Amino acid sequence: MATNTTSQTSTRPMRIGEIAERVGTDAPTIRFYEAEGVLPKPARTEAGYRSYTESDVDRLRFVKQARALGLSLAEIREIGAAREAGAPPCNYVRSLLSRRITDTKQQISELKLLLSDLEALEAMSLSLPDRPSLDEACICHVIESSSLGDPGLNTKGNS
Amino acid sequence: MATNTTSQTSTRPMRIGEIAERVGTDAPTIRFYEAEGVLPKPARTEAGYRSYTESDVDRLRFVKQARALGLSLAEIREIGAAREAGAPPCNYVRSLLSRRITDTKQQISELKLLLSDLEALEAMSLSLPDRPSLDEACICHVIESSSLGDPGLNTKGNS
DNA sequence: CTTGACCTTCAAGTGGCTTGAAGGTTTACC
DNA sequence: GGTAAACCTTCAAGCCACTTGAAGGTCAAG
Repeated sequence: MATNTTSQTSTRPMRIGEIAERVGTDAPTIRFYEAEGVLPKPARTEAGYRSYTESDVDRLRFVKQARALGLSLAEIREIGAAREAGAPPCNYVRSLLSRRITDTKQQISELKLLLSDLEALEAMSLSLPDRPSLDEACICHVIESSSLGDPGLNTKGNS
Repeated sequence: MATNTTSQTSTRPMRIGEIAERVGTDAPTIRFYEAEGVLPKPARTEAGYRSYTESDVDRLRFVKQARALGLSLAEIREIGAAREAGAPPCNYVRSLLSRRITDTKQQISELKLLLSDLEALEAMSLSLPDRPSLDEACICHVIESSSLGDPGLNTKGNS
């Protein structure tokens, strides 16, 4: 005996719910990734259930972490395709990383600008009465007075 | 004489392209806002063209700036509806502002964490050869080794 | 009287899932 | 052995805030 309690090379297959829970995602997302070509089509049981192995766990974990790093599904698909074609996509991945770093820094500084705008507006809004005068002016006018919508600062990019 | 070169109360009407350019957006977006109930339906010319006034400019500017502050179309629609119903939505707007401030701070700190992860990965990726050994390990394995996908840290929220 | 710039509507596409309907399979329990 | 719960399957549509495209109407200039 002493079969496989420790080093488990035997790749016991599992169904979609189990791999989902192990990696920390859910079944619909995995099916979606497969349909999008981000994950390869897995084996099936006789009844038609998807059947995953340990290496699928690694692959799915990779996808999950790449998403958490901000890579798009298209980019992740590219990496996977290159890897399957035998070419290690290291330079591609390096360029993605460096672009993500640039973008993330940009996002952070945009959000900091936004935050200071929001805080200035909040301060104003707290110092204003609900009905400042006889005409309809109210906090909405404070929003109109913010410096955001006017020039520069593309409106895209703060989700 | 001295009609209206300065104080222009006469509200000269304009078409969708002109208001779009004045506010800094485009015609399809304005039509979309109207269809979503975020902007009121404007007057029409005999030929069926939308016809906007100066007060529509203010309203559109308000919508644009509210969007730039991160308010959703549903929230902006609410504000507009309340205003039309005669109730100044100041408290609602104040609560939206304070929630946006909280959310934005959260986003910033998440992005900072992400950035330090990305920078650590980049450093590693630059110190690694393209093919580290005989097996297929490459930079992708660096991505797998990042601390992101595992526990905690919900995957939602970094667009 | 034609060209081109504007306008109209409706439909579909984007990204990354999420949710729902309608059904098949497997497992646990009595 | 029966049945109910907990899985799984597919396909379709919904979410958000637009964006793009097709097919056509209107209007001013040359």
